[in-house]
Amino acid sequence: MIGTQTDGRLLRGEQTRRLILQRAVNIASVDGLEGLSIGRLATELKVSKSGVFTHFGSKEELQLATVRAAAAIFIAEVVRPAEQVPPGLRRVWLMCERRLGYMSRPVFAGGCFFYAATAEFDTRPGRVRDEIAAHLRRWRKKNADDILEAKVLGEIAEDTDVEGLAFELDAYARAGGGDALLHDDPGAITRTRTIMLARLRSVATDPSILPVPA
Amino acid sequence: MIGTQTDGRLLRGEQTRRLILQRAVNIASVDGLEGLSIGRLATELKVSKSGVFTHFGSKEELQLATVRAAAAIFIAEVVRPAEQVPPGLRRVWLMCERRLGYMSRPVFAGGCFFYAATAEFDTRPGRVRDEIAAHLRRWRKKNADDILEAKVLGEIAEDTDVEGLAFELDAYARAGGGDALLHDDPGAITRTRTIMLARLRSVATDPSILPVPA
DNA sequence: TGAAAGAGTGTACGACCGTTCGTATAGTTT
DNA sequence: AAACTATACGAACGGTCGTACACTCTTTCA
Repeated sequence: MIGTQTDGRLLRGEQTRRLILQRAVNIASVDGLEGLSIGRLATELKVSKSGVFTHFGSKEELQLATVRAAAAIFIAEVVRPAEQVPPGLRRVWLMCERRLGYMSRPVFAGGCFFYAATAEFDTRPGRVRDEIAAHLRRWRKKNADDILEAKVLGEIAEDTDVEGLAFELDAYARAGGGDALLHDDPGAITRTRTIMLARLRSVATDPSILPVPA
Repeated sequence: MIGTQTDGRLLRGEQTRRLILQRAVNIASVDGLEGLSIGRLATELKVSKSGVFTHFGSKEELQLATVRAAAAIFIAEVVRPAEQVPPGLRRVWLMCERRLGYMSRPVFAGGCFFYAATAEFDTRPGRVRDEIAAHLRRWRKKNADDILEAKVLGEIAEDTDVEGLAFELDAYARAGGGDALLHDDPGAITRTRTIMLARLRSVATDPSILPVPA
């Protein structure tokens, strides 16, 4: 971290940087990381273009910082709350619900940041793509770990494919969130919730742990 | 259609238009429909910018034409071949396989065109978004219809949620294709195939209709 | 008190964007 | 042969992009 000392200059810089990134994440969730421009940030935040620029030094660094900021928000909104609950099937389900909530609530202006960023950069090699891919791998790994714990606790069937189930749940959430946005249909989130719940019930040794389907 | 008469002028125009759109679809599958620029098309095809422009009249019309061209390719690559087979579970499965093949084979330079276009335009109202959404709705409907036919034929379980299953299979394909691109991992396609097959076997009244899992 | 450092400004640059215009060419119709 | 039409061209428009550099202001620290 920068200066534990309260240097008024660094403090102010850190503050504007945060302000810029907050706006950047929202712009990028709507118009993508390429649609995110330094000039637009400057205009909207009523600061100079160079003021924005000097904080990052290049467009690529701005994009990287934006990806990291979005990852931090995702973790705070989805992962942390789910970890408040003890390991096992309940936590796996809570993670699913938080994920769906995060996709429907206006956390970002334009739906899930990573849904947009992934499609935009998946064929564009570079540090930005690597950063996005790394975040998604960590997220998938985290899910698989949670599912594995539930399996060890005997809360899901012995023969469950852990990585496979993590993939399936992730796929449902991505597709459901995407459909909701593209077709302006919040009902897509509800239906996705039902499908995720059904999938989890099908592997649960004691389905009464999970909520009853709507 | 334009002139059934063989007007040499219209013929030539139609030909260049096709050439432009073919390139446009490939560019857009990599860099998105916004990354697709008239100047770039002109340079790569060694024609003048205005030559490209007059074919469409505006950037939005170019994007619309590109979406329609991509839809035609998708249908030719996935839907048509699957319809060679009689209705029922076999056709449902063939559709899945064609879909996965289309996502891994270099049909487009940058993976599935619609995977990229959907994420790019899902929060950008306008005719382009409407065109993309309409294509995806038709595709989903087509899948649901095929699944329903299999159900009527008694090849899948009576209590199967038809729309739900169509959503699930679509979600697997989208996520699998995306993962394969983002992580440079062709194995993701294979694993997705396994998962789709398992899902279909779980609802099949006679699983021997389907291939054995790898 | 004065040098050093960081934040933020203003101006300018070259490149590319979508779009418009006037013009040349080739093919069709009369 | 004349009138018309569609394709294609080259040059230019205003605007935005990322980036560079010299500058001022404010805070810190010797």
